[in-house]
Amino acid sequence: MQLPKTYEPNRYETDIYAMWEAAGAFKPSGAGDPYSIVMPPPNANANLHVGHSLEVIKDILIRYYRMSGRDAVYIPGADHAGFETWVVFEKSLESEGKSRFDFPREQLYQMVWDFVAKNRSNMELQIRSLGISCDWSTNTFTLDSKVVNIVYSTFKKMWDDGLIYRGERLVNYCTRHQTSFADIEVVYDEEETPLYYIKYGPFELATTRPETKFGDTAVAVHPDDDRYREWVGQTVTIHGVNGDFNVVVVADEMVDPHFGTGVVKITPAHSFDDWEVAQRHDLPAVRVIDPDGKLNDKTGRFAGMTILDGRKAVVEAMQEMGLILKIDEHYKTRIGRCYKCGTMIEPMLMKQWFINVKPLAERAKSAIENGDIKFVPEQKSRELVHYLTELRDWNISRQIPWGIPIPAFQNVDDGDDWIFDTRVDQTEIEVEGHIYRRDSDTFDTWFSSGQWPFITTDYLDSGELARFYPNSVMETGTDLLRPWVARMIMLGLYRTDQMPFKEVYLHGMVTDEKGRKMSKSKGNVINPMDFVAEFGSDALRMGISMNRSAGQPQAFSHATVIAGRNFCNKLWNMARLVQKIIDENPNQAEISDDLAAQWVKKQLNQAQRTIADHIENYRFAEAIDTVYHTIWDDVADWFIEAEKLTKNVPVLMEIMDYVLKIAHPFAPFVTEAIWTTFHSDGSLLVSQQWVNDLTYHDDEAEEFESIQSLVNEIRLVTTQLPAGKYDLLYIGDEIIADNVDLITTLAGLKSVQQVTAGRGLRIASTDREAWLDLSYEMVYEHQTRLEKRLAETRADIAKLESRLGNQGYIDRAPTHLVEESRQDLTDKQALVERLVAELEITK
RNA sequence: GGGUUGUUAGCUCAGUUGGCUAGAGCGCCUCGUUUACACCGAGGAGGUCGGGGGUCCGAGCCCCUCACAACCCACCA
Repeated sequence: MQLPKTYEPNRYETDIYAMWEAAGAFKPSGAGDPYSIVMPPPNANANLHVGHSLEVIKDILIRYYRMSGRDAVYIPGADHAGFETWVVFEKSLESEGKSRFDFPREQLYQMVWDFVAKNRSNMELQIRSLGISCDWSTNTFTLDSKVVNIVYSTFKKMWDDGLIYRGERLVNYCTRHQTSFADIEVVYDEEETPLYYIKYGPFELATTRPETKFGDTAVAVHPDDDRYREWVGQTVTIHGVNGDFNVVVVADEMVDPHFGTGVVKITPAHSFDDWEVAQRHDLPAVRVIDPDGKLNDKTGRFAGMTILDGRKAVVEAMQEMGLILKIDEHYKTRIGRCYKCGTMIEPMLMKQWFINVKPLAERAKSAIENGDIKFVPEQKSRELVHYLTELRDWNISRQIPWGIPIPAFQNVDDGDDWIFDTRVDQTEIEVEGHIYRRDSDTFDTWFSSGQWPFITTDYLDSGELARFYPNSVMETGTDLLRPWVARMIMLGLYRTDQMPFKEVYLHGMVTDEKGRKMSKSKGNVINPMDFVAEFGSDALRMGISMNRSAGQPQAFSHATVIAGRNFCNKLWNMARLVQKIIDENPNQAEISDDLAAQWVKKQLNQAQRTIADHIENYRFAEAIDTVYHTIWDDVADWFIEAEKLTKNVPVLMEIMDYVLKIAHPFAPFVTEAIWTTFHSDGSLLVSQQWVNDLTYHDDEAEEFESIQSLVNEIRLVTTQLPAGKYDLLYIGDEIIADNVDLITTLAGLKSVQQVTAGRGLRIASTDREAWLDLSYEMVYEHQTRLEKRLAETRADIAKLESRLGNQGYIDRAPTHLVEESRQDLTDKQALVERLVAELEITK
């Protein structure tokens, strides 16, 4: 069989993935301890971004545990991503000159559905191209009926338990998207905005939002502020642009007496702080801005203006009346904006569905504090506890058509009469003679995805996958700790009385090569598929997981992808050589006295244990490092090189299989490509068992190690010499005598000869009687190098002597360390003697 | 204002409970046409582990302090 000189991933990857799928290789075996991972469902509205390539972390785990004999499943999914998808969809409508208001709701829903179906299949192909070994037969879409049914049953249970309430509250509202948001979807930034100092009845005060003045229902001062004590409780008349109005003066701790004049106007309907003051003092709330972002009729002649235009107009009117005292144009404050379009978030008074999170959060908190879940990195659990402590009630209503409709209907004759009903395909239903109208809102996406682990495993219905709940590990990005992980824990405990997963591993964000956040507007977005196309899937997999540690953001590194590509090529060429040796020596029986084979088995045993330990403890970068260097440095550079001579075919095959297995979780495609060329029996590497320890003879392994140190020493010397090949002379050394060819090849010598008297340069650092046959002039030239080495060794000795001269060290350091130091000192002293003797000759 | 994390080679980053000579990849330098691989082989340069102090026989790692960076949270009109 002819294999090309370099590995060409694109020739194999698609076929290999198809082969795995056809063989059902990703299905759980049904035998062994269950091991499960659920994929954070990628948004079905777009292509994968580079962060998604960290799915390989989960794939490394699942492939390893699958090979280790666990009953392993990796459940994939896709998220309808309510608001996210809606934004993308609306943009595409806009580009066609259309608007959501041009279509009836049902038609819109169908249009989004088609839009998503198209993008979703793309996204799923991309997951395949990353080699993710998930069981596609368990694929779940967040709008599947089984998801909707469980989401409804959770909503019903909460309703019955009194955890759901409909409340008129201030919500974060984007006037452009015309929907409300959870707290977590609002981004805050420090910005400059004018601060207006105004005359306000008998007071002076500062405000950034004069246009909300029409909604003022109070003025607040600090209870301990003597300046205003007499006013508290009184009603004062304010001279305003639309005439006079009255407000009450309240005392509240919220006021900072040292800020401005120590007086704050209270606009409950348009400020979160003011809303809370209003709650405490039972103040009315007047909404002056409508959901379309325009001032309403409460503002009189300003009605119909946008917020910013209204502000300008109100300020002008106030200036004419002499109500503006001064304007600080460079005042800096924190402004909340829509995380999608950047529109200023308007606190909006609306009736919405809320979850009373306190009982859920308390339960989650104590479970986490109890250590029921292991976090990697650990400090994230403290962060989460902190978040759960401060969590406010959760607004689950969204005013967008795309999503799971809220199964609640309102009596058309009695606005306070709401009933739960799942007939959401109808806009109106009749119950006991009353007509009820469906709430037009949909659920916040996190309400459904927060139930993901027990939904996807059919746990509540005791389905076939129920044994996979709780999941073994939840692996996702640090950015999802609050919005998703926290909710899964709360809802998981609520519905199943169990933690939804036993461990949480959080990866840091992938930033661009300069460490900046990626964003479309910065134009620094990296498309993982470009890298798959150019370097291969395995190269990207290895590159993205190299040098990465839990929870830390890390710049995407082109260089590590290249390292991954190089490694795959190395594997490929090892296979080519092994194949060639097999082809040329088809009937070669095992050779028993193969030192290199004994040694490499010893190395591999150790590496295997290290790799397993690293994976099991989520140290992926270290695992890859071990795989990379064991295979490249030990197997390729020593063992395979030695086998060019020995041609120990059965062992070569054994080692090759071993190498493919330990590399497979990291580089599944190239290892499978090689495996299938070596194994014509139709077996697949993906389904093989993880490696066991190999038996080897320690004496022979050690013998090989002493040959290595001799070879290393010779290389060290010859690399300093003029190019060419040199002869090695030795006196009666059995190991050298038995391995003449091996040493000649590995050290790149012309010959190795037995002599009765040495000449040339003694290979000083080993205690062997071996010389490089060099002329006197060459040895002389080498003198400075010997002197340098001698000086270094003497410095080492001085260090060791001072350490051993320290009584504290002798008394308190572990004995084995002291012993090692002593041994080291003895060895170094012997080396010095040999180097000195060597230098004598050159004089 | 509070919190978390980080600052290690030219670049991107590892470094598991303090243990003796701090590692990797990429880049750089020297040499190499050994028919697996130049996406290669052999060798090498490059670090006072952000600054200062402390604990300890021993500190990249623990403690204190300062500086800088990133992220998150927060009710300052």
